[in-house]
Amino acid sequence: MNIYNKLNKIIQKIVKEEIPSGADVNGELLDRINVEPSKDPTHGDFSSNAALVLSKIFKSSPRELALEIGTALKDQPGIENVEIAGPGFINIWMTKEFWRERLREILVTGESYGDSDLGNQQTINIEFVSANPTGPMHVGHGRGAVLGDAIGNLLEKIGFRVLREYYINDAGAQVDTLARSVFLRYREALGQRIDVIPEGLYPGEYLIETGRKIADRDGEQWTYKHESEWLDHFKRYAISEMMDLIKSDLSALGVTHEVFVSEKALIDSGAIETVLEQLKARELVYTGTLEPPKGKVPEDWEERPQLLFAATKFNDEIDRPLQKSDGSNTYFASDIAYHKDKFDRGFNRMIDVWGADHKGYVARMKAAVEAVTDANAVLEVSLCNLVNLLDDGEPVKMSKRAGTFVTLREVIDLVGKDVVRFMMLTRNNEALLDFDVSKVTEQSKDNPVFYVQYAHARICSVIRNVRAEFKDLDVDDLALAEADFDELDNNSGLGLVQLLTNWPRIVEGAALSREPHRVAFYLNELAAAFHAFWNKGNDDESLRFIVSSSPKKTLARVALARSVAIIIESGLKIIGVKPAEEMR
RNA sequence: GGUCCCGUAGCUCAGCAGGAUAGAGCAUCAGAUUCCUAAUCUGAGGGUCAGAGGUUCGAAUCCUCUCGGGAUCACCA
Repeated sequence: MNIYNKLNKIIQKIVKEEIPSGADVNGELLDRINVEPSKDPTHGDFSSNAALVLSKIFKSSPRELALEIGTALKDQPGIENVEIAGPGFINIWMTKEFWRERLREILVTGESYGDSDLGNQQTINIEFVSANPTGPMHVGHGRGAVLGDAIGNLLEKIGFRVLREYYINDAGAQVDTLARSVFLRYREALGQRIDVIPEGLYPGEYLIETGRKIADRDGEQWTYKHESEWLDHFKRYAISEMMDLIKSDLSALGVTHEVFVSEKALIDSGAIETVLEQLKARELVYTGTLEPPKGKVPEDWEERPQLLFAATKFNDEIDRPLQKSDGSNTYFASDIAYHKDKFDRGFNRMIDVWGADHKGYVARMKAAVEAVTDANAVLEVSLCNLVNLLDDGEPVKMSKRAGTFVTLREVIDLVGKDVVRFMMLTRNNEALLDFDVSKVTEQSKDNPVFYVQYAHARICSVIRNVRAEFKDLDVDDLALAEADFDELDNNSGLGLVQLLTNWPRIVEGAALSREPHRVAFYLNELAAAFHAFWNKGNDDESLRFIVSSSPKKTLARVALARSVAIIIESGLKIIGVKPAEEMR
């Protein structure tokens, strides 16, 4: 349990047991009590709103109640002083020994500092990327990949068992298009003239190789046959090639999915029919006619009876179609079967990461999951907005038609996987992201990746130098934890520890809200605080980490530096970036 | 037109499930550096949190309306 929760519990215990009131202090009220780090140092290390929340029910003034709580708090171990301020805030100062103990805790706990058991080892399925197997990943897919992976990392850190999953859309019309596009490249490889790629087919050059492979292997045999004879063959081969391509893109980004689920396999198994039958039996699927959309009606709108899912029974706006005009199943129908499949595989918590343009799809999918699992599973959807790729402020032209769109792979090759991963998480995932490939390769503080890495590298450098200067000093984490922290006070960086103890709180908040960008922002803040402290050593030599005359002081300060490094490593691990040991 | 999202410093954005005097980076201006890495640091100016009501001890945050911007809107994936 982190220190905020601990203090909160102590306060709750005080109001329940030590302050006579006769009031009924219920859970909802207690939930509103918080303990947070004070923004202003004159407000102590922590502050709590307990008295403000409870004064009404205690029938006393907030300040009076705060005073009572504060008096009881003063007797608690680790608390140096308590003051009442403003309308009734309880401001708490902790003892130096308390902070030194936190430092020890970080060094001993290492990277698992900030872990918690909120998830209780429950399993959770996170499905992300799921890019169509029709070509290489583009930058937008990359954002979804990083987001999903980082959310997974966060959830693991708070005690969930996470399964990363990829849904292969290998059944729709787009894979027919893929097969036809490859067929063209196949003929091209055989020396036939193909001229321009017809409208509607994929023009990308990445298909040339796939076509040639088939030509090399099978020769001309397919050219004499009707499409109905070669289509399946080309589809299978092309999809497998494209998935290899995508998997290699993902691996270049450091993303690994444990499970790949094929839509086609799901359909072939009859899963859609099964799930529709089940829903029909519960009268959640029926044949009906939808009203035309409100407002502007599409020109090709035609009113007709079709198979519908009763999404309105689960808070959606309208009932949703399950069949196309040609009678085949909609994507929604197979998605229902797919999510039912997830449930049948034992997941009652699912997160899907989708592009923001699918926002209109969220309500119906949640409705479907509720229906199909009888409300025994919960689906959450994290939406991921577009990436604007820039080069020195100028938009990079992307044209899917010309086949010249910029691939994720190209960007990774240009700026490196770590930069891509970090930059993707510097914005709230629902906001548009500008990604300037020239700015992020700059080695300056304009570049947040560099800034954080530089802090870590500096710390590594200090430790290297200490090893060189004090040859028989043990500077492993556990040894550092035994250092004499009496040497550390507020003047010599103990304040950094306070920022470090925010870490578990950041992890928890980021994980519960599925917002990994909070980790990136925190790391920036931590790096800034570290750089600032480091630079004090420039003005005042006595504040440097290495004190040649005193191994004892050096050890204590290196312990502090190392604890910063531990948190940076821990944060970068969530983002999926390797900490730099030195800058080059 | 329906639904949803957004509007915070000149620019790009944070703002932690309602807390105290709204923050950071860039840009601007003024400074520092015999240094464990000068790829850094310190300071200053800059705000009607789009606007108007409401909820309450307390609102950038929650509710309603208005204005402005965006996404999306049977059947595609």
